[in-house]
Amino acid sequence: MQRPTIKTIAQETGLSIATVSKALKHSPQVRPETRAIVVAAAERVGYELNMHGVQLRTGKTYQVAAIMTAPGPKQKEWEGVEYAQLLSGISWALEESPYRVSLYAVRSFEESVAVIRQIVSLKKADGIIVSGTRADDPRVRLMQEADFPFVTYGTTIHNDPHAFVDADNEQMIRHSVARLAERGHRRIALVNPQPELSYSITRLDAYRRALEVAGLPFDPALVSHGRLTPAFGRESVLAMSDFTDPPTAYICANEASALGAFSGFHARGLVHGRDAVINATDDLNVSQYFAPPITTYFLPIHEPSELLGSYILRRMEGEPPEALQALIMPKLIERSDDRVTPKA
Amino acid sequence: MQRPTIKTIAQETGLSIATVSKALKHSPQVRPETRAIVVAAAERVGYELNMHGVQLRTGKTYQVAAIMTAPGPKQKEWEGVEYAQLLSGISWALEESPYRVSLYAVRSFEESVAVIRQIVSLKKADGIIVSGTRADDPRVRLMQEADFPFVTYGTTIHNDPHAFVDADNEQMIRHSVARLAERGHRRIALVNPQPELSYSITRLDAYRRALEVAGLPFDPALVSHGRLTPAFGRESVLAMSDFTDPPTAYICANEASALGAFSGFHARGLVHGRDAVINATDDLNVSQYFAPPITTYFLPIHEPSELLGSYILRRMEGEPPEALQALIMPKLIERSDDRVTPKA
DNA sequence: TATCAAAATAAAAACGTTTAACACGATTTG
DNA sequence: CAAATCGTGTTAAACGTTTTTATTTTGATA
Repeated sequence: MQRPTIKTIAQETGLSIATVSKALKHSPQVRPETRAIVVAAAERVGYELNMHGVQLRTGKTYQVAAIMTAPGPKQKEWEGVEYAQLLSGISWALEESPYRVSLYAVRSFEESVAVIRQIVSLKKADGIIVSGTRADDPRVRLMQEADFPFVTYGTTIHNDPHAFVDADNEQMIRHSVARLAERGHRRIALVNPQPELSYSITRLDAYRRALEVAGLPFDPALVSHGRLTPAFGRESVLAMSDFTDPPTAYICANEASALGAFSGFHARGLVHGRDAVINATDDLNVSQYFAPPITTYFLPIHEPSELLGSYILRRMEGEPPEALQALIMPKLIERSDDRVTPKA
Repeated sequence: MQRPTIKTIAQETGLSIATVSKALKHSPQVRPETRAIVVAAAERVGYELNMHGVQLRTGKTYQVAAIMTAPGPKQKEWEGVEYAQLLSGISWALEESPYRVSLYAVRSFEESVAVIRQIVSLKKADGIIVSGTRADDPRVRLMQEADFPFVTYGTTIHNDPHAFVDADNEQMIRHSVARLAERGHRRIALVNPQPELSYSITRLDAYRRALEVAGLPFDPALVSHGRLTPAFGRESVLAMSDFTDPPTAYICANEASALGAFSGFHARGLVHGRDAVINATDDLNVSQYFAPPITTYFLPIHEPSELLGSYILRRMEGEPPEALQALIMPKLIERSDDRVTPKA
């Protein structure tokens, strides 16, 4: 038995395939009674639309490309694990639509540019979701010039307006610094992502401004930049805790670097809450299991990821990008007092 | 300017589209010189194969469906994070092929059965990669009955032979128990995945056998089953450490539950290496950053994931499943002595 | 009842590819 | 030397859909 097509239904009903096609897509050109007959026949024979036919005819792919920049296989560090949740959130948001998530794993920023160029010029997808945005992101420009629908996870700074979803890093860092300053901290370290990333700049900016408000001096030595692995968090602590005037607080950009910072504490014999504290941003709520649990700004990753999915759908339907922008403020979860007793 | 097709090349060269098509796919029916001409023309006009045409004509989708069972969005636990690396590994293995990874995120086992049934009957993909196998897995039977190419991440116990990739849980647990017994442990806990999963059974079996070899009694109270979240690892420790004769070693099934176990230690005031130790299986090499670092059986996840990718390719080319089976032995990384000083 | 516009349906072409069937000259074979 | 075979290319049909254009049917009006 072959899979039924509109031809099958046409024979079944005595109508032409044109009428069947129109009836199934609710064209006003076909009479309600006729549609009813067609739908009934479709039901009866178990008809399912064959996407390959419509793809060839219409040129639409019904694919949303998710660009996932993950370190190469050599890399054995804990990095980018939040992608799993991100992808499933996107996938769920597309569930009711005919669109599917198509995965493009790339190893570097350059490769992501190339892949996006290919997707755009060869129309390998109808929309793109991309993360790891830079201050001036060439990929954003590329897609804008081609008028290709896309949503970024992360803001840009110098690009024209586009659809995006991001955590409100600005507000989060200002709040975080102010809160720590209130608790008596005068040396606050910022463990920041790679400097070329847009949110790295946003965080650094907010950090400097917040220090100023709190009347604290800015010391560039208290800011580290790097790929957000545990190794990086650890190194940051190892380096900074050797200063003659070491930090008493570390603001980590994610849970991986926070875990690494803990490892640095352990290596240096530092005790959390006595010598220094760690605060973090947390997507996966894992820092509640650290020993001791730490204070975090928690943004459950399913929120931005489902937003990404619904935004790309709306964008592909032609909605203007200005209407599709979200900054989400993570929720403060205080698991520690975060005061340190000044050494005598 | 329209995108060039084989028609363009045909006009360009004066050949027929049939010859062009054959030339481009290295058919022996076309003379090398003719092929050279075609290839040159294709190059010149910037021809790229349009997949929609071939999909419609051949019925092939050039999609590999990756079924990802992830907890629903409500779920705020650290779980399934290794999927990110798994997916990128698969994606990389398919890179040189025309196949793409298409993501199907599902929330439950039942949903995964339904999704697979749909993919198979509607030919929405050419191959399937599925994980979280059960002892007798209905999805495996489904795909086998339909003669649909697939590879599982994880073994089955009661199903007919099929392509799979897995860690060698049997050998790993036996080794782990023996090693701990050698070091004087007499109460060894097994923190195991959900009991219906195939590898849960394999691990439990190996555990019992290894205890027997070591001359230690089997105590069912020392085995816990659950979803491998930090919460579960924590609960396991909280419960078992209250026993009158508590375990001195915990064998955790992944890094998430190991982290949770640490959290349990902290809550109970247990010190790692003094009161008890934690061993784990680690995909992401994150346990080196625990404080203190623990002994793990490390299987870098890119190994099985790239194997999954190449296996599904070979399976789709018709290679028999018996040739596509791999059990990988994780590498022991001893980061701790793992002896505990018996209390006086 | 004849006419005509509007409504409903049908016919046909097109999207880009693969492939079975065929054609035709050159080469081998009995 | 005629017949069969081979090598290389062409023709034409097909995959399932959408959409433009053409045709028929319907219902209203004169």
